[in-house]
Amino acid sequence: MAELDPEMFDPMCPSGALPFQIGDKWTGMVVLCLEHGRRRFTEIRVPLRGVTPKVLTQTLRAMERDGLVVRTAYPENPPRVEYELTALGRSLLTLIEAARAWSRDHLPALLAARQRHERALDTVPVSDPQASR
Amino acid sequence: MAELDPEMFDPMCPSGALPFQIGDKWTGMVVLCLEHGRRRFTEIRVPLRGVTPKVLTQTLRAMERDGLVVRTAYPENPPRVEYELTALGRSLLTLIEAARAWSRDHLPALLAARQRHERALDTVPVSDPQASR
DNA sequence: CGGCATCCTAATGGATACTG
DNA sequence: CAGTATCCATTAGGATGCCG
Repeated sequence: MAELDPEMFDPMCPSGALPFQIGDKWTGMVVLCLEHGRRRFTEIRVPLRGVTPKVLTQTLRAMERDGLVVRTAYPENPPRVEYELTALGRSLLTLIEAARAWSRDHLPALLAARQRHERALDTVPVSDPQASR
Repeated sequence: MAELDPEMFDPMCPSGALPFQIGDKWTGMVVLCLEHGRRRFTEIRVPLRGVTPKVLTQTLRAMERDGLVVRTAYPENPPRVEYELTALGRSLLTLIEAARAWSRDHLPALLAARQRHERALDTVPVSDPQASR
């Protein structure tokens, strides 16, 4: 199984503009990280640049509680923990694919609408003295 | 066009447990409210029991900005405003349908996993002196 | 390595009251 | 009717530091 690509999730990708979300902020990305097999805690952290261990732990614990992943801790030193998608967790992949399909087809239109809206505001700056804030 | 059913969104429905969300808390419900035609502000408020005008306005403004709805204000007194889905907004319906299909097929398993987890915690109360907090 | 404890900030959402 | 204005509670998420 290949290593996870650190560039797997482009921070410049306007996914923050998506009008939908899988679980909390990181759940969808975790599912994709585990798509091709079990991964260690630190391994998952790589593509999720900047996520703190606390937040990743929260995410994984919630996913474990909901039966989306299974957590396996090996009694070694240093410790080793692996996470793996359950069948239920894998079922989210179809939903993620649906979201990706929507994005391919419609996200450009949404972003264009948003820009039109911003430009419309710029054309009446005199009405809003705080516009340059 | 029939009136919106005030019971359209059952508050007892465990949709809060869904591992995905359309837009912010209310966006998905607004889309469904507008599915069969244009609606007035107050009309939309009915099935969204408890939503304050401020929050609904925020939601609708964001949807308008993203090109999901169009807002039409009639210069009457008392004022009348109608909201209608755009083609882009209607495209979200397919996504909502995908989410519903997932829920039908997998949400019971998620809820069961969650309950198992809670019961597992109850079986080791002695290990947590704060358990009854 | 894989966490947990503590503290902190920003943003979301809500309550209430008022207005053109 | 369809909002706006103000204030407030909650929460998600993050920064930092320590530990087995």
